[in-house]
Amino acid sequence: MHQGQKSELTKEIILNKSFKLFYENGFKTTSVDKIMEATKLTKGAFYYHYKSKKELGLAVISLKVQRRVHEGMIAPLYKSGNAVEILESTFLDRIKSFPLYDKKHGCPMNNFINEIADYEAAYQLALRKIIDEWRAGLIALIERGKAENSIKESVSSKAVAIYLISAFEGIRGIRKLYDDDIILEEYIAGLSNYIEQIKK
Amino acid sequence: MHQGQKSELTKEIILNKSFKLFYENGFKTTSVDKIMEATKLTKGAFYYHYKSKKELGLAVISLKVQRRVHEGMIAPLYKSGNAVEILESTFLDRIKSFPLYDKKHGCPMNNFINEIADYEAAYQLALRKIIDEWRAGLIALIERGKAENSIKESVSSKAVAIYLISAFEGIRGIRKLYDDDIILEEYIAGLSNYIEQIKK
DNA sequence: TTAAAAAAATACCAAGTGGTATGTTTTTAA
DNA sequence: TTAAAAACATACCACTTGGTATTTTTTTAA
Repeated sequence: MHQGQKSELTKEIILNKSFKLFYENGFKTTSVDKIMEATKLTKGAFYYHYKSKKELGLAVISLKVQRRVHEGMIAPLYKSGNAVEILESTFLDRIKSFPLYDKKHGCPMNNFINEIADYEAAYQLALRKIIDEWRAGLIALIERGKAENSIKESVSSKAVAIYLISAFEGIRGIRKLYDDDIILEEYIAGLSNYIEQIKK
Repeated sequence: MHQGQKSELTKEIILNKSFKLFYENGFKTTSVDKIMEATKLTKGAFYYHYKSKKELGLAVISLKVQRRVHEGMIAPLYKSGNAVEILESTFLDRIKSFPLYDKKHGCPMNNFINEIADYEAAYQLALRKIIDEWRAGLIALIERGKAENSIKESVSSKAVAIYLISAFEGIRGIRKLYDDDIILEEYIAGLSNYIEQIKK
């Protein structure tokens, strides 16, 4: 295998295993040893590719977590079509399609936020970028909805955007506490009513 | 000092310092050593009063976290008066009155939820009890609002209750990412509009 | 083919972890 | 006053942590 290719591949393997272990067990409690055990490589390989665990954490956030949120929650907002319908499908379809694994472990971004956002400024910044991008996408969509007459002009796009995000992230955490989907379905009902009410 | 009194006092000192350190630095990364350093006592004293760090964690959740949420968010729901006004004052007044310290470190309950809820069933249960109590209080208040004709009968109490809680917990995490209150004020606007819309 | 550079393995370190065993001091009840 | 029990201190343990120094293997370019 080519050198550059091999290097990139190894970095990606470490990145993927890290994301999985951070998601399942948290960032701080996942050691470099455990990660490298999962990759079937050794510590020497890790510190050849990453200069510290902190650098790895930042890479996981900006490359894995950001991508995941973007693909699942942000990119769909820019599709063509009725704004309200896009809002509904993005939020409702996604939350309904989560496998048990994702329900159990919550939102990777939210886990990071609540575990290490107040811990170091670098993590704070990397996570903030994701929220800012999401927020911007939602505001743009709501504005679009107003322009195309599917959303009330009286609503504040900024307020709705952050209220949608907050509730979504909140429920991803709360769902962890339960062994069934009852609480999730109540949230879905709440979300449906909320979207319904901003319609024109 | 009396024996029983002294014992209880020591347990409480450990409990208070633990809560503070868990809140500021997380549960897993706060060691028993650090806690006892803060209390000016030693490890021997800790393991005389608590059989493990896990037992301490559960005590902090049920005695400190639960009490805090109860006093700040649940007890006010049962006061007499207009249901909508109580909803507004409870949520809005509380979030507006948070000191910087609380904004920086988020919600103690939410931190616990996202750090260790999927880690052990005992923690999950202890935290679930808090959410269940909060949820029940909100549902009762909303039902009361319907009865006294201040809240629309068409809204689902369960759905509104969990949507309010989710958004509140969500924003407590997200606020950690920012150095100012802009995002918080947008949330407040969103919350105000949300409450406005369930009024009769 | 070969020397250099890249990639990965091995061995190690000081500091920190939850927890235990045992000792010392303080309080209690007689 | 005294012996026992409660409260706390001290010293230690095996294990894990992030990180480094050094060696071995693999790939590259000449």
